[in-house]
Amino acid sequence: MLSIQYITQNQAELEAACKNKNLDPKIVAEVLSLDIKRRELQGKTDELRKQSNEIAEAIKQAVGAGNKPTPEQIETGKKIKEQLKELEPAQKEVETAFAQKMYFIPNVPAADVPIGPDESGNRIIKTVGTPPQFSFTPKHHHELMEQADMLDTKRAVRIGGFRSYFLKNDGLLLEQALLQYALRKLKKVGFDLLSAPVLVNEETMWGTGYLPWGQEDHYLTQDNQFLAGTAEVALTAFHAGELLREKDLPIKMAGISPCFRREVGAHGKDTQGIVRVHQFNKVEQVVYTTADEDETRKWHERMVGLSEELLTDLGLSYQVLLMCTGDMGAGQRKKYDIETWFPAQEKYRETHSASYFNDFQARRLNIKYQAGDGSKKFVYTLNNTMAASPRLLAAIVENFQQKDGSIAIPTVLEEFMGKKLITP
RNA sequence: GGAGGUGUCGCAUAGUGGUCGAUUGCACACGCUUGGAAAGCGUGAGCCGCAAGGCUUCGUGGGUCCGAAUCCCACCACCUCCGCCA
Repeated sequence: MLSIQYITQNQAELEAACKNKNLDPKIVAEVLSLDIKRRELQGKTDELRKQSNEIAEAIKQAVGAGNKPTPEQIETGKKIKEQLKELEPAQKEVETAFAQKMYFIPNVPAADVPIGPDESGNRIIKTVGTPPQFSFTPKHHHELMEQADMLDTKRAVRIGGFRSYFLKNDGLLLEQALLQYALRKLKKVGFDLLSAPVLVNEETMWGTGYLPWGQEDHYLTQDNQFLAGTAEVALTAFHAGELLREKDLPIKMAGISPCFRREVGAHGKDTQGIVRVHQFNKVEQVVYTTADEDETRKWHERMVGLSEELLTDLGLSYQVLLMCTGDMGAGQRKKYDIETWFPAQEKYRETHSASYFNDFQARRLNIKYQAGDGSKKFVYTLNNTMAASPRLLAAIVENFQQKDGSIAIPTVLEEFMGKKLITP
């Protein structure tokens, strides 16, 4: 959410932002016209309430002096009340419509974000590491994992449907090792560790900006709770409605949780393997900074850096992409994706995503802090993937496969596995 | 699931229909004071407005009333006890 003042003063910029994010710019004019109506009606009801308050005040004085209210006063008060009753429903309606539409206004992309229609407009910022060379044709991760008794999808699909999977034995242990390593790494640099609730209410989904835009990407329970697609939702909302202290910032949270995604728009994509599934486990970074874009951008780089470090620790090759306007979320100011090398597919695939929002989420969630000058400001929020389980696990398996189908364990994970090699 | 209780402007508290639309303490910020501090004093909820000023705000939403933090109804959250499950 943006402030109405900002929207009023930057209509053209916002309409351009809508177009560039492939959203309908009409919403901006709708909000502005509702705002005008809202002020007009509020002026009228304010005036009536003023009169009503004056009468009540006069009666209060009379009662205080030991007198009684006159019948005229009571009568006038009643009349004002009737007028208010006529006016209030319309005012409330406009107010509600306005408040609702405000949630549909996207954020403006940062100045250095390239304008583009879709993923074709994304820019590769850098490529790190060298993809491994094989003297044989590398196999797909699912084939390797099934051979090594690390994965069972056939039975899983019978039980849970398309895109279900069991991780087995070393598959499960390697996943846990990866997640554990990711958590430890974040703990070392001062993040608080949290296991995050996955069932979240509708308010929280609006608050983080997954509603209205991501409605159909999520599962909804019969109790109107959503299954969150990421721990970002619960972590970002952690301090919703609170007033924090500037000295508490930045707040750094690392959350682990199962993640649920309907993948409705991905029919026919990635039908093999476990790079695209409905349920997975992820370690996520969420940071609140002061209301300063330079500060938040520093953290953005730092958070991506942590994920890069993790990939380097693991010995994986990756590239960092600066996402264009058409391929970023409505609430985001700027987004990087990291893509990790998958040898069998012979390409880099998305494994991480890092975004910053300024106060877009904090306004929706009402997270403020008392700044040094005594004023109250909204915090700026950011989030980034640290390690998302089956996808990154698949990358590890593919990159470290040997000719005989065995899989070398990345050095940093050896201590968790108690061995160096997984053999079929 | 049953019974009872609680929900006040960062924290803690006062306030049961009008004589302050919100008390007091603490914390924090800014200003005054000071050689510099401390102490002391003052200021600090949101919205509209250039301003004067106005409106709103006591978990949320309705209602009663000329007037509600205060009464009524519904909902939400938390606490205690009982039951149930682990």
